[in-house]
Amino acid sequence: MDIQENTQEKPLDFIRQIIADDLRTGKHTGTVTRFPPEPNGFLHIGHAKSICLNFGIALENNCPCHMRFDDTNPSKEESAYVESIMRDVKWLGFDWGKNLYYASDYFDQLYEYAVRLIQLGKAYVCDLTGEQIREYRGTLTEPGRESPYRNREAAENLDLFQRMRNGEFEEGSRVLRAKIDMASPNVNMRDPVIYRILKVSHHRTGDKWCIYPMYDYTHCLSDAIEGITHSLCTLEFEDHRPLYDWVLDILKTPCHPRQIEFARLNLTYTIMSKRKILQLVNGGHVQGWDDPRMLTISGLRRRGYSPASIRNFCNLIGIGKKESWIDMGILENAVRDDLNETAPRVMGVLEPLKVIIDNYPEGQVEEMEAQNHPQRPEMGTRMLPFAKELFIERSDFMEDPPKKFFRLGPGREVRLRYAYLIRFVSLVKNEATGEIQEIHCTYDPATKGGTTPDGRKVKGTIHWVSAAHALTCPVRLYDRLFLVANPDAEKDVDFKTYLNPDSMQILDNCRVEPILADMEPGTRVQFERQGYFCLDQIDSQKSRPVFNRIVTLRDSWVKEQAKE
RNA sequence: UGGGGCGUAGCCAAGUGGUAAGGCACCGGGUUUUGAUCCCGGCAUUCGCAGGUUCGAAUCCUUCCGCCCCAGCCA
Repeated sequence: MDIQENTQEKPLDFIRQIIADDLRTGKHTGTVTRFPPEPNGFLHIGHAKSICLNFGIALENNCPCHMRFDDTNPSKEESAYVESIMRDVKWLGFDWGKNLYYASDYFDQLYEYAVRLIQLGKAYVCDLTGEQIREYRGTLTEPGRESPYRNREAAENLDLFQRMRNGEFEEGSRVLRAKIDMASPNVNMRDPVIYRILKVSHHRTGDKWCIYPMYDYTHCLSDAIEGITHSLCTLEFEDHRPLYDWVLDILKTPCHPRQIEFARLNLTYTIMSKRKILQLVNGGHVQGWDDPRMLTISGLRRRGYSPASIRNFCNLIGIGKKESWIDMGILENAVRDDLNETAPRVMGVLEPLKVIIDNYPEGQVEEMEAQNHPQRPEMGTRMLPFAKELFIERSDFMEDPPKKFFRLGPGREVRLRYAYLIRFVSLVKNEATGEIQEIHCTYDPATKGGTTPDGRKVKGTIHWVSAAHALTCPVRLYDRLFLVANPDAEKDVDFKTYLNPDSMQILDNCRVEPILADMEPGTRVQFERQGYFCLDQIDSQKSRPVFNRIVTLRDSWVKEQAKE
């Protein structure tokens, strides 16, 4: 599959326009972008937007995109996350080649740069407590006050900073601050902390350091060290850009990347923050980070979303600065579009209702040829066993159907897909419950394969499986995790209030074609007339498949019913 | 009430002074052995509001309104 699909004729987004200009004017001869996750959690669909942007630009320009872990806070970060992030990015279809970096690789250089800052009189060691620093910072409307330690001599700062590094001071007792402007209307410029003492071992550097650089200081320098041309981040960093530029200007780095901010992804009927996702996992509301209802990359993968569908989705929604809410339907459509092209068709009965063909010979089995994809004959055909006892979908029969119901009912005839036309004869009910137990039909032997040699029309075609040959298996029907478009909308209502109690429905008496016994976990198929399903990669066993519903097919019948 | 951003259809989104692309949703119709797919048609006299400049404004200017972000030794 061409990973640059659909990127051609579209108008350029504002970032790609800037890049095109930079290339045209000769400011740059190529691009170097980067995806800089912090290894403190799992990637989700929002990260996919950034991944597709950064790696997409790289692909379009035949240039590198760096994978860089922003690992400057060892108290929150773990190598397990590093592994899962790399796996997810690869699964999405992107390749950073040799360009794997860690901000922690730059700790020595970052330290030297900090020393340089001190020598230039642009940084100082501050002994204020955290609380005092906050007080001195002022408020959004009032300027801050200068720290009493602000005017220490370079020599003293150098000595103190060295001793911070040596571990002579307690955590929290001192920090290194950039000396900028305590009266700046931008609070990020009011002498931001750039180094803090953290007596914690780091997942990569172990106990080599007990001081760690802060994001604002680290990120711009990491970008500069790597020769990044365009440093793309989300809107909330807009206010940090002056600091990004300040550090690089003061230090006169040979490379000064341009930071450009774009709006993060918001999707309806879900939540995107790491913190809230964590609450769902820890609170047992879902079954883990890879729960198929979650929009983590691992959840989407387990659900059965294809990488191409996620890339297409990211491509579709565009890049801009407007904070927008993308309808979940767009994501669902993106998988439908992809799977419609690629998924083989099979038949599966979710809620079986037994059908007995009265005039079909006892013990006879016929093989019916079925297409694996009606629009793509090159995908071949398969044989379906047909016999006297079948299962059809319970919802495909109605005792007293409305006129527009095109399926089976008293007096009606339907086509069994790829098999025969059958006509209703009678039904048997459970005396006690009133539930329909089985229905009896006759078939027309002249309609083998579902054809009508006499040219008669039947409105409905339904799916079926042979009772004796079908495989019984569980199917998990997933639905949206939340009942409302924006579970976060009200400040004083817990988002978990809006959890959809029916987001997962397990059916364990489903009947599917025997061919599915041999398919690999992870395989995606379309159950005709129902939706796209994926063999669960963890719970499926040989001859005992477990299916996850990825997404339903569009269904104009439910729409029709809703009109009443 | 400080600073930084953003307002084009129900939801996204092009548009960069020359008369509102496209997608989703929705509404019609056609094809169909999946009520799927596919195909055709409809869907903003108007771009947050009000003024101004101009032959001409979503695009330029001014005022106002609304929404988002920022006061971690998180990223």
